[in-house]
Amino acid sequence: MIINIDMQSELPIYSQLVYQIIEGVARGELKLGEALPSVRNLAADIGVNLHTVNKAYTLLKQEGYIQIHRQKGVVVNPDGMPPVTEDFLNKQRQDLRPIVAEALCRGMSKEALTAVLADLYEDIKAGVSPS
Amino acid sequence: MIINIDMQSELPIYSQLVYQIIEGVARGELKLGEALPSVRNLAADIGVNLHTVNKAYTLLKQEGYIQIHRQKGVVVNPDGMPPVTEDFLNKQRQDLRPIVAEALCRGMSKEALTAVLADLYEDIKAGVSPS
DNA sequence: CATCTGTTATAGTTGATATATAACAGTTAA
DNA sequence: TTAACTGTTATATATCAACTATAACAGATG
Repeated sequence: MIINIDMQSELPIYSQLVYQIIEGVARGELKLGEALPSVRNLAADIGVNLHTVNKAYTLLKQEGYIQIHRQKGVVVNPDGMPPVTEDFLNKQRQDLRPIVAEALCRGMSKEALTAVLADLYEDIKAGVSPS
Repeated sequence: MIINIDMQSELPIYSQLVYQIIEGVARGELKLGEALPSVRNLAADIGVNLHTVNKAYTLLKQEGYIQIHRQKGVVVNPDGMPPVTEDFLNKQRQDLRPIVAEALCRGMSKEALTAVLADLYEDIKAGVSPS
C-alpha cells in the first residue's frame, strides 16, 4: 500500500498515517490480517522517525484497527474492524458539527451536503484517491 | 450570544471561537450586521488574552464571515455569508474524508451516515447545543 | 549468533498556542 | 479638549505537542 505524507500539512504526520491506513482498509486495499510494514521500515520508507510511526500504530491499536505482536509485527485486525459504538457516534457528531455549521452558514442545502457525503462514501469505497 | 470555551479541549481556543461564532450564525442566533463584542470585552468575558480573540476575529474576517471597522468594531458581515466556492467544496471534502473512511471501515452504511449528517443539520438549524 | 520484531528511555529542536505588557492611531461621547 | 473606547502592532515569555536522534532491552526467527 502506498503511503503519501504531506510534510507541509497542518495535520501531524502520525495523524496522516492513521487516516491513510484506515482509508486503506476502507477501500479494501488492506485486508483483515494483512501485515503492515515494521515501524523501522515504514519510517525509513517515508523518511520520518521510527517514533512517529510507532505513535500512529499505537493509536490504531488502541482503537482496535490493528494488532501488534511482539514477534510477528503489525497486522490489520484479523477479527474484524471495531464496531459502531455509542462513543464512536458521539465523536463522529462532534467532528461533523463544525463542517455542517459552515455549510449551513454558507447556505448549502441539506440535500447538497448529504450528496457530497454520499459521493465521498462511494469514492472511497471505489478506491478514488484524495484530490 | 453565549460562548463556551473548553480549556481541556485539544482544539485551540481561537478555533473554538471561530466555530462557535460560525455556528451562532448558522442557527440564526447571530444575524447579519449584528455587532460582536470587542476583542477586549470578549477576552475578559471568557478569561483569555485579547490576542487569542483577535486571532479568531482575523480568521473569520479572512474567510468573509465578519467585517472589522476600526471605529464601529466587529460585525457579522451585513452583505451576507461567503458563498459556496470551489475551494470551499474541496476543503469540505478534505475535512469529511477521514470521517467517512472511519465510518466505512466500521461497517456503517451510507444511509446511516447520511442520516447522522441530516440529523445534525436539522439540530444546528433548530439551535440544539452540542452534547 | 546475527538479525529482525516492538518497546522503552533520554535528550534535544522546532513551531504553535497562549499569555503579559505596552504602545499607537483613530473614533466617540462626556 | 479630554477620557474612554475601537482595532492594530510590537516585544518578550512560557508552555506544550510534534518530531527527531540515539541508545538500549527483551523476545522471536533464521
